[in-house]
Amino acid sequence: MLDPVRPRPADARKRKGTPEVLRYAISPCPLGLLLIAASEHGLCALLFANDEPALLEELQSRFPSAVTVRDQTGLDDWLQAVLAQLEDPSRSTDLPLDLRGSAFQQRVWQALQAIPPGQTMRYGELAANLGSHARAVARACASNPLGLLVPCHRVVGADQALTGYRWGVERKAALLAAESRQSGASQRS
DNA sequence: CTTCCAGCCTTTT
DNA sequence: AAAAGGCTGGAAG
Repeated sequence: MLDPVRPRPADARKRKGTPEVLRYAISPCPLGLLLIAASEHGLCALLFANDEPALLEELQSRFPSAVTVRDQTGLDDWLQAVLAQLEDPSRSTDLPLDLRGSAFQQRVWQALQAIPPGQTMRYGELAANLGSHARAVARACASNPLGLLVPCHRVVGADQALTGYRWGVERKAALLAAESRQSGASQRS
């Protein structure tokens, strides 16, 4: 590829000195388009969207001061792993994650990862476990950069209604449907 | 059923 | 420092 002349951001005034480079890859998936992004430490984003521009926009807005570089081949292994998990939720992916956020957010995200596939938990329940409030948990879920791997889609409203999802309630429903089908439990009410 | 508000965390001005 | 807002929840109108 042409090496794009990457103009030094004039606003490099934040001389924290570490203009971080994020590599990303994009692939179609049953839910539309999927993007994963990785830092040196591991996977730091997994987003859904319908268009590439939308994906990139969200990535950029989540990591405003990061330089994003497409690396389709370098991330192919991880990408395949994620896609495999999408098709078969029982297949747990053990990719290195690079989760950034406040202490509270990390606690919420870890709690989310403890929810087994096909099972749901209420915001209130989760909040009680963390000694916090439902609204705060919802806020943390909303800012979760790693869809699927941090299963914020397994959190539902008090009456188990799919109240909301950053990437669309449709996708939330689809993910849950796939998982419950997988668990073979024909859930009849 | 619709509206309102409380309580908690982040982000932005 | 202050205010607004978010994937809520529960009480009130």
